[in-house]
Amino acid sequence: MARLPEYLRALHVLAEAGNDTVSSEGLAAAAGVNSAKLRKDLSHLGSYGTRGVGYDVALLIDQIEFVLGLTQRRAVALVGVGNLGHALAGYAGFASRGFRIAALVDADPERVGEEINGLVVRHIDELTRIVAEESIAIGVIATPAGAAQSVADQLVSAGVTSILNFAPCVLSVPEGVDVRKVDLAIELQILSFHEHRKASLTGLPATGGSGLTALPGGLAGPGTQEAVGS
Amino acid sequence: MARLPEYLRALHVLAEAGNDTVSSEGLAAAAGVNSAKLRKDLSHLGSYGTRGVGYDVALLIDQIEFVLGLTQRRAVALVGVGNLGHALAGYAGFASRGFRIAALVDADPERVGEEINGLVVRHIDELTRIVAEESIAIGVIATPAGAAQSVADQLVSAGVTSILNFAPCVLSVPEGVDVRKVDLAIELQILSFHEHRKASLTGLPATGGSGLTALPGGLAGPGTQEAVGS
DNA sequence: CGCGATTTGTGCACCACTTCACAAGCGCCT
DNA sequence: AGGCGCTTGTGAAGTGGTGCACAAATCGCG
Repeated sequence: MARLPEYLRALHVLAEAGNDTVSSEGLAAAAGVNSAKLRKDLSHLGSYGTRGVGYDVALLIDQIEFVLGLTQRRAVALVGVGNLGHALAGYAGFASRGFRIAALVDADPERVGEEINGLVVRHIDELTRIVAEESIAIGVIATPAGAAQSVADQLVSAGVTSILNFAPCVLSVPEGVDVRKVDLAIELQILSFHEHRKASLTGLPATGGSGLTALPGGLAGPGTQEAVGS
Repeated sequence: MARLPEYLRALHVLAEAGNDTVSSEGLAAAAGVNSAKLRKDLSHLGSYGTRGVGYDVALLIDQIEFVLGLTQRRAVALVGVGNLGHALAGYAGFASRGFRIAALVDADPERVGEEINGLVVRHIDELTRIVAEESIAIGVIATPAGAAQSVADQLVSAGVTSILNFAPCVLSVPEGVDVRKVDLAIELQILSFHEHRKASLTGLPATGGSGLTALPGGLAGPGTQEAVGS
């Protein structure tokens, strides 16, 4: 499940706060989910909770880290050390949550040789050797959209089987390779949509929650808005 | 729907490629979704497609931008100009997709006054005034987890009603305020999970796809793994 | 003017996920 | 030792999203 990492983070917070055990209710609150959902998720791990008491925090952390494959630190390759790549290379959250950025790679010869956070940027032509040397299974793409597909192809042919893509484009990869996409602008656009919806609702009569916005007549669109209220 | 921004991006790509119309099949491929799903999504906008032809690209872009509330450029405030905040402040993808970073804010007096990408960092105590002056409705939190809740409270009290949170923690906000969370480490952990699953499957007998991993006996856990195969 | 090719819009069945509610189990207190 | 309160684990109902398959509609061509 995609929620396990969130539980894991919440558990670490609780552990550092000195809690030995935690109830499903408490952990659910810390992770921001429903307690029944959390119990069902954990039960899929064949989990160890004690009725009347709760879950052993340390044990549960071990269980989840095992399921997530975080028992040993995973090496990742970061391709593209532009604006975003720089930040990702220096992001402490990766190191503290089970990952090690093992290689920085870029196609621009100007950038090759630069040292970021104790790691030297290498050229993307070396990718296959780097991936093999460092046993890298996960690649992160932080390039412009135009280069992303080519980079993905090179990552896959170098042996990477999971890709985290920050470029705003869809990647096509062979079966067996997992891709997750993070598009920062899309997140903002979704918020913008909610803003627009809220603004449309303000002071308008209820439309029965029929759809996406509060516009009468089913979303007429720009330029076709009519007077409201009668 | 949360997929509209993805459609919008694909449409812009198609428009720049010179396409005037596009079929649901073609747009679905460009956006990486099922064509039936796309048609259903667009039909919820009361949409304008012509049977036998497809969708008018320019018209559809206008429609979606309207629904997303992107007809005018939205101002956002970015709180926290550390590693990640710097990158976000310089990220060109925001400007090109309908957003304007109208303010950079930080709590650290050392950082106040610094100029990033033509914008001067201001102190968080000025937040209320800044939000009002710039008509900001969306805030982005790029601070450490420890400061995030406090920042969120200040954003809300300053009048912000949508928050994009990059800090690894859950925020509690009053009703009516929307929060989206992006946790970079969690994305990697999900990929790690898939890696672990793939590794467990390799060369093992099929377990019927019963659950999360290929371990027999229902995910025994670390230290309790048994011999496999008989 | 009519026909066929093509594509949208949508009814319907299906599936996965969520949530409620409760029985089973555990520890503590008397 | 027994009962009581608390918490997990799970059956079952409710919900929403997904995808198929097809009718309706439009265009181009003869």
